[in-house]
Amino acid sequence: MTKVKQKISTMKELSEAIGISRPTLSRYFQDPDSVRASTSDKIKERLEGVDYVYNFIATRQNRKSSGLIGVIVPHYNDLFFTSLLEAIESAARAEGYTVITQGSDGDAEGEIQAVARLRSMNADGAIIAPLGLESSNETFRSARADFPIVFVDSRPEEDVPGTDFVGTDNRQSVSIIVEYLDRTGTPPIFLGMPKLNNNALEREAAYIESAHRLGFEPKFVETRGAAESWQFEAFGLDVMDAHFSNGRHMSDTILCANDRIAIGAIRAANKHGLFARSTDGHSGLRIAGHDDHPLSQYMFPAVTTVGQDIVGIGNTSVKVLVERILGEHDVEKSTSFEDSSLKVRESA
Amino acid sequence: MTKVKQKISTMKELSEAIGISRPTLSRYFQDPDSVRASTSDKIKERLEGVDYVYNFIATRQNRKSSGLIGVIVPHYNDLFFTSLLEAIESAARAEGYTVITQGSDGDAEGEIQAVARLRSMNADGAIIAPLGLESSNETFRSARADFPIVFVDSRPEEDVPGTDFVGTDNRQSVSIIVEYLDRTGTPPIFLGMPKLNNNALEREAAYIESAHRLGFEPKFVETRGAAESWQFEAFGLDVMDAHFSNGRHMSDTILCANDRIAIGAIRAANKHGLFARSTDGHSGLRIAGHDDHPLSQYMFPAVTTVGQDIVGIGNTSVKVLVERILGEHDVEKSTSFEDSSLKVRESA
DNA sequence: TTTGAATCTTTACATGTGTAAAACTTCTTG
DNA sequence: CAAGAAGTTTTACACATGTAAAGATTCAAA
Repeated sequence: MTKVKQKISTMKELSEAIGISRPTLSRYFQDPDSVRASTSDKIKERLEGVDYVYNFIATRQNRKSSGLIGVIVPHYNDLFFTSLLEAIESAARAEGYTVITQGSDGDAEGEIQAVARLRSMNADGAIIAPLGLESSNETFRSARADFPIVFVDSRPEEDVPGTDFVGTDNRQSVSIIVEYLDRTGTPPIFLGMPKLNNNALEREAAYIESAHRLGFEPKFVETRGAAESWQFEAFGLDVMDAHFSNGRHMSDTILCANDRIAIGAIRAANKHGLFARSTDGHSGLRIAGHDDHPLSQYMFPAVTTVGQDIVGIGNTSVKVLVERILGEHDVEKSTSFEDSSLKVRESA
Repeated sequence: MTKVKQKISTMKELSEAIGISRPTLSRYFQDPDSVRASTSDKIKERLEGVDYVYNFIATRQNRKSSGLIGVIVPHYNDLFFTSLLEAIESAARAEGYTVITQGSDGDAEGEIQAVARLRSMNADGAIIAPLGLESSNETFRSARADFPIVFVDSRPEEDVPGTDFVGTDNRQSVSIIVEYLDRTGTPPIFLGMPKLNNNALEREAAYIESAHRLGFEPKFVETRGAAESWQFEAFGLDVMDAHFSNGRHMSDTILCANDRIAIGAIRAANKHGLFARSTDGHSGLRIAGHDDHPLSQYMFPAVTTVGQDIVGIGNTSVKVLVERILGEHDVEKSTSFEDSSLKVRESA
């Protein structure tokens, strides 16, 4: 039988109900070890008999630190971001922080509002996967005065003073896969992603640089006419379907700016029977991606890609942010690159 | 040039800085139309010149309503849940509520903590995709005294008094696809999902019921030995890979309890060349899913499935919850089933 | 048992905003 | 222009908790 516990809504009531003074209770809830062990035990035991949850809002209003870390991602509908989010949540929890997640809805206005919400909630700091549009920069700069900011995954095109960055070095990761593709077959042509954040620019630049270093001419898949939205799979499918329908790129090596685009491109290739044919007579088509999306390994063919260390990025971003919050961090801006690694599978 | 605005942190300071009394400002921030139009314009204009964000925490402490809706999902790493989440956020925003999302980490302890966090934040209500484990029921019951609760997607096995449900009627959706499969080929055998929430039980029961109605013997794919985790794709792949390796189910029709499992199963089939073969000589293998996962259409073969109306579920859940919050809802418990529809693609 | 240290209780004030009441100002209407 | 209505300012208290200070109690060691 679950017996009905007495419902208690304020600490003052609690204090009267279990016979412990309110200041002592306050200290107990902040840190059970800050009171005598016998008192701590007594409180813990008596707490069993009542139904009380402390008021988070009143709590945070008075503490100098709210214990809140805000996370802003463009969209939830992207397993890359959700993986990152879970990694951040878990790291933050381990450090004793509560995570508040906000979606920026992929546009500048949403990003500005998300930051405002974090500010209004007295967040201790923010981890932001930014869009990198110029319009948000003033918002970041102004918010930076209220709390430290760590950018993850991509960073604003224009520098925001006092902010840190944790993510992948696109020059390194892209060069890894370009080198692999060049070494094992025809050099890749590049299928860029919609210009929705700075990674789009960085990866394209990294591809060009790698091509020059390896001595082949950088080439690009024509994407004019395709919708520039966050629906990357649809983008990859539309672009490549149009090309394959016109007989183009049938036997190329295509490097996609991310796995979600590669998933769409592979679907297009399958639709045109290009991979199926390769088992018989090797059509020669190869498609590679970037990020190691959680479902990439389930595609057919499984996506060859470069994997980012998402857990590492999550952990490091929390670590850097917490150091900033506690003021232990050097004033200097820090940029942490986590290693990425080649995942050779079937598609290239 | 972005000129530096004066940073203001309390409403009292603001009041002095722009020459409007604090109570009037307070009313303005709650509803700009609650003050005279000329005053509203004046405030709006002067606000441009300063950098002020109201303190959400202090705000919500005093309003009878916090304006917060809590959403609890088992995991973020599932595009079904994230789609639902985006639908809920968008509907909630339209109603003027702010959404706080909490992950329950797929276990009872996480679920209990998530509910406690919502309670401590004075949430006005909660939308929960529950695990359905018995251990959480007392928590739900107790929280129900603080705010209304709407369950989405699945519901606790045991009824929680006073709570509503919005989701798909598994009996309807499963019967749609079972009928389709039975009509167009050999009757399906069922590959169940790990028993992590109540949908697992409901869908299995719905399959059995449909089989009896259609007059065939329900059969099940043996899943013993596979890990019962939230990594459904891995589960589907492991289970079916083992079966195919032993020459079983090579030409069956397999209905998976959800699309993520189907994605894994299809990968296993592709690994064994079962679909490729079908272009030549029709191996006869068919695999279908449930939910219409956002990436299902990109698989090869694309997953035949039943689609849930996720946006409808999101909208309705918010609508029902808001009605409860405002007390406009009948005391009677409501159960809303959103329609689901067959998506015939390539895999079956 | 004494004594000093550690802890607890009591009391009182702080946080930033909501909100009510009374006095004052501005607007509208005739 | 007067009178009433509507809105604003001033003042003061409320919310639930943090936190400091002073006094009371408990504990540990001598």
